[in-house]
Amino acid sequence: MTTKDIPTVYDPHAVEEKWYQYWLDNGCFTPEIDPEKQPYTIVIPPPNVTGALHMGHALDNTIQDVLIRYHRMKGNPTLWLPGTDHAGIATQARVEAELAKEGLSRWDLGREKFLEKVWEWKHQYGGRIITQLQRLGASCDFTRERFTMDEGCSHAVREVFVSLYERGLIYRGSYIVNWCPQCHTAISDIEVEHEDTTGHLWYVRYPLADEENGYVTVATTRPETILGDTAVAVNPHDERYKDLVGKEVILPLVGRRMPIIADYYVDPTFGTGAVKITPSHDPNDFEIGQRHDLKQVTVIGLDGRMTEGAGKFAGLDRYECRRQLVNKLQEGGYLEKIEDLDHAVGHCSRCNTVIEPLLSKQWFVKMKPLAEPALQVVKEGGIRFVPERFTKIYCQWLENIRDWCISRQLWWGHRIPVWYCKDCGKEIASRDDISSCPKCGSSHIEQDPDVLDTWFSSALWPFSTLGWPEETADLKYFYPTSVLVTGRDIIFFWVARMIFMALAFMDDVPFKDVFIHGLVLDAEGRKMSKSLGNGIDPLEVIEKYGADTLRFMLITGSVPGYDLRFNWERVEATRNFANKVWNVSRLALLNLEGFDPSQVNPSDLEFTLADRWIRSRFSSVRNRVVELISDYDLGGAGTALYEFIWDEFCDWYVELAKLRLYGDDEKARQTAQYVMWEVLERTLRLLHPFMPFITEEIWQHLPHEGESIMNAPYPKEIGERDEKAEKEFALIQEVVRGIRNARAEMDVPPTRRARVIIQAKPETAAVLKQSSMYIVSLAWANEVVTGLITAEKPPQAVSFITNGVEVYLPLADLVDMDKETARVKKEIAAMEAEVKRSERMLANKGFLAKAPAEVVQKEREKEVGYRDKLARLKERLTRLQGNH
RNA sequence: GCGCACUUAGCUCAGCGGGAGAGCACCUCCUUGACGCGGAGGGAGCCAGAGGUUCGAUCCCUCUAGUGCGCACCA
Repeated sequence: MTTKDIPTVYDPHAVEEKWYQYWLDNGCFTPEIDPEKQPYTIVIPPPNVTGALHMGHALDNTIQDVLIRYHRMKGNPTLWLPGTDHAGIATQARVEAELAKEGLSRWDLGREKFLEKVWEWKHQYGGRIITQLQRLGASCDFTRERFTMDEGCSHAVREVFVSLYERGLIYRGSYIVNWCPQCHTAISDIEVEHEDTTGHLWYVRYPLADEENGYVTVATTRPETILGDTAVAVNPHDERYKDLVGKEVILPLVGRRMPIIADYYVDPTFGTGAVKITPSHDPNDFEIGQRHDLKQVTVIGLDGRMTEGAGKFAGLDRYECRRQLVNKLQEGGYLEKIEDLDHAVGHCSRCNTVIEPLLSKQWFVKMKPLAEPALQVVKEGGIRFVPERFTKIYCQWLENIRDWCISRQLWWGHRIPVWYCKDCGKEIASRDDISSCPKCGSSHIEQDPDVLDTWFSSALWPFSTLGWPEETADLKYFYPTSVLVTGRDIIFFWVARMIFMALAFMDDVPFKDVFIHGLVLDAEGRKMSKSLGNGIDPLEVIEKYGADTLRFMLITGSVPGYDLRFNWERVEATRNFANKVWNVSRLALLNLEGFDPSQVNPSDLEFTLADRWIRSRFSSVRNRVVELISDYDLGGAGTALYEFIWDEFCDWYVELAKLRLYGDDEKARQTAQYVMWEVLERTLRLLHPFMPFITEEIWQHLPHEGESIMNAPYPKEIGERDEKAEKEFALIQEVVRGIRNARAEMDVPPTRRARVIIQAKPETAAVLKQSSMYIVSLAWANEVVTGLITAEKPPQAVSFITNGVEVYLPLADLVDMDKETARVKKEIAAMEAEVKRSERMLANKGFLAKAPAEVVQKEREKEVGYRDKLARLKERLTRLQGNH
């Protein structure tokens, strides 16, 4: 493609595919280990293998890619390690759904066959999300891609499990767990979502045993659990029931005698102050049962149906049982009343089924000893949360943590490495598979059928992916990682667990910073979800607008830690920006033919005010961007670039450079070419981490050094900041804006060139005189006459006055003198208000005494300026009125 | 119930101790040799309410109201 053929509208499609393939083919994403340099490492939060890329992924991975590309250009050996998560429940459910279409269940296939199916499925679809990440431009090192169930990660899981077992931190026991009857497995506490629901509170009379007519009324939200009751409890201080403690009641419909016990757990102010106790189906009742040595009667089974323990209700669904039971209670005269009650009901976070707490034998991780150091390291600053407020959320969770239920009644996952000897009863946790009992030698052994919680393997991700437990070169060099980038919804699930596992096994933090971002919401501010159907597919946005646009829109729309709303207007605005970058580059390319920067010695060039200004502005924007990125304010950095490119480079610098680019002065032309190239090429490098594709495409067409912009060095400043140039140029901008404004208010069309008479103080006049061609060009003048402020004022003219400068546009025929008078009057009023405000401040003794000297000084200067401007305006008014 | 956020222009959101900002939308003008996915100009806000700290508060503190989100075993 020659520069002449560059289309006027940027088309991302071909460009993105081409450069991504180029980067892959050239191994651009794979770092070289250099012991002399400081590595920069991120391990990806592994997406679910079965998943498809959603907006949350798009944001999370764009942030990571910006950080990664930035540090890579900065010269750090940079590793972004990608991979996927086996997502036990989700993946298994997916494959089971496939089987169900053929009328089969996993039990029909058997464990081994079923697992083969899942692997098959994984091989077929597991790569999809990785491909989708590539569409986004993610510069992950795919040669190091990992999967939580690959050999290395599985090895790490085994090592950690057995090691924790040996340290006494993993145990097996019968406790109340959160059981999902739909997923048919136990889940951990954080996988339960509590939803506020209006339910009922049933008041049921339990007749006293051995007494005529006496009864105790209990209140329950789950009548079906009555069948499993083994006691009634009251508070020991509750006077109402004092005499009943120690007596017995008869369980309605069942006839079981059970004790009335006293326990401080009972809140006398709730319900009737008497609580039915079901040790097999409620965690608190379970504990009370332990304290009082109560019987456990299981009445609800793993399928959510009533068990044999439920007697004549056996086999009924739990809710059907509830209905029938309540009827029976009513018939028997046991039901006292029913009240509405708002309470929180636990639902499975995966399938939204109501969780059934039930007694079950499961594996647990003892949390207290692991949580302690994890709290410590964060409190001591070993790990920093950004934004800082998430530290508190993290700490509160760990401080109140309960043991972690890690066994899952699934087939897809890391199988628990524990064997039971059927002969001697020995329980063996082993790093390697075993075929005989080490105690009695029996080969009659059986491995635990359950698998581990997926998060167990995810918790090891930062080091298992780098080769642990082997002491690999990668692990040595890239660990600990630099930052973890993730959404705020996953702090407990993942962040906390990685931290305590790393401390327990690496004796070091897994990452130094945790950067938390918000969620991507829909335009109405709702969470995007499948059930609402309000999700927007990132790939659709990429198709329509390009990956750079999606990335930049997400980045500039996000503030660390806060949610952002997705709306198409912002996508379009960002697309327009991409197009702006494209077109200003197009202009540059059209004017750089035959230009070779290597043939130019900058010290031979004569830089104009505009040149010095834009170079200085570049430097300060460059420094600002670096500062913002190091604070993780990527949105701020993106916005700074947006404004610099559009407002300063395009709207001011390039417009002025055209004067020389299209002029006859060869030297001046070369200088303009040089500066335009210099600033554009460097700005593209600043922009590259945010918009990798378009910047690469343009950069390749511009004169440049190196193979790819992604490996080009991060730009340095262009010399020192030139405050004089910035100040002088600001004056030009003010004058130009003033002229444009005055013309617009007088409805003078741009085609109507006007004479501009500028009167100023000697120094200022000199600057303006030298830059008069800027005013000619930007303010549609045909002639600029610059004189001293003492000179005679033109009569019939539009005017404006700014600090020490008076500008007149003598447009006799176009000027409506009444309008002009009104304008001046309005300005006078405004200026009088300013003077008053300034005076008031400066008359305030407290202000003079306590405000910083420079603030006071600034205010004094302002006052002088205002007074001067006011005087001139009044003079102008007098003359206008005199002329009438 | 406890905790954490948020409330700024019509909309989406920045700013956060010294005179209110952006994008979109709106109004006026412009076929200027990169771009109409553009250019120039403009209107628009008691910065939720009430107190307090301060010379000075949109910004810090307290309370109130509304919204959102976490956490929580009240049967």
